[in-house]
Amino acid sequence: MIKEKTKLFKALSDQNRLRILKMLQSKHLCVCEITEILQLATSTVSKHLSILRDVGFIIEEKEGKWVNYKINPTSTDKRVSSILTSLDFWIEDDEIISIDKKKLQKVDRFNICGG
Amino acid sequence: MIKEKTKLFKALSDQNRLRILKMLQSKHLCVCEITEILQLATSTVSKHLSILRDVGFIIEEKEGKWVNYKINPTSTDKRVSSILTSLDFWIEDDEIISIDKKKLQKVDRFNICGG
DNA sequence: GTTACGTTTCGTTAAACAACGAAATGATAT
DNA sequence: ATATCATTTCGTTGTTTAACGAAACGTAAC
Repeated sequence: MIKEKTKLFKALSDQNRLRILKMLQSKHLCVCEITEILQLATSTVSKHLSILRDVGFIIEEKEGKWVNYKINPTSTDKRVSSILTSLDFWIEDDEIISIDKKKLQKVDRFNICGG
Repeated sequence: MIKEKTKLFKALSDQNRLRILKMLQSKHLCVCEITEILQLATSTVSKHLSILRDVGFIIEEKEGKWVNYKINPTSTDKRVSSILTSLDFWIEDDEIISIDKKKLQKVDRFNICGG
C-alpha cells in the first residue's frame, strides 16, 4: 500500500516528534523526562512515542519502574535506518533543539518524577 | 524555525504528491496529464504542485500554452536533492505507481486537453 | 478578441491530527 | 498492599489538511 509509504514521512511531520528524536540522539530518556522538556501532557507524549515506535525510529527498554526510550539501533526498514544514521543531516540543530539539549544535561528523573 | 523542518516531510506525507514525484521521474508532464492520471480536480492538482514546488522538489517550465513540470535538477536544499537522487530508495514502486507508469506511456496532452 | 491551459483565491465539506484531562489498566518497586 | 511510571482509551476541542466547484486572473496561441 502506498499509504504505508507516507507513514514514515508523517511520523517526521511533527515538531515535537523531531525534538524527541534529536533528544534521544544524546541519550536514552524515560517518558517523564521527555514530558518535562516538551511541556506536554503525559498522554500526548506517550502518543508521540508510539507513533515513532510503530515506524521503527525508537525502541523501548524497561528499567525498573521506568520505561527508557532510545534510538532504534537495528531498524529493519532501510529508510528508517538511513535517516537515523545521519539524523543531523535530516534534522539540523536549531534554537529549540539547542535549548532542549541544554535542558537534557540538567534533567534528572529522580527530581522530576519524584523518585 | 523548526516548522521549516517539518515542511519537507509534510510535502512527502501525501499519496498523490508521492505519485506525482514518481511520475515526473519518468518524464516531464503538464498539469492536464497529471490531472488525468490522478483523477483529481485541476485546482487540487495545482495545489499539490505548488507544495512540491515550494519545497524545491519540482520546477515548472513554460512551453507554449502548457506548463511543464519536472524534477528539479538543481535543488539548493541538500535534503531535497538527496531524496531526488535516490527517489526509488525513498519511494518504492507499488501497484498504484506501476499503473501510473503504464498510463504515462499512453497519455497524450493533445488528446486530453483537446489541443 | 477569443479560446485554451493553468494559477490562485474563496467558500465549503469532510477527514485527519494534536492536545488535554480523566479514567482504567499493567508492571514494578517499596 | 500501595504508590509510581507509563500505556491506552475515551470524549472533547481546535487546527490543519485534502478535496471540490466556481470565479477571477494571467499568459500564450490562433
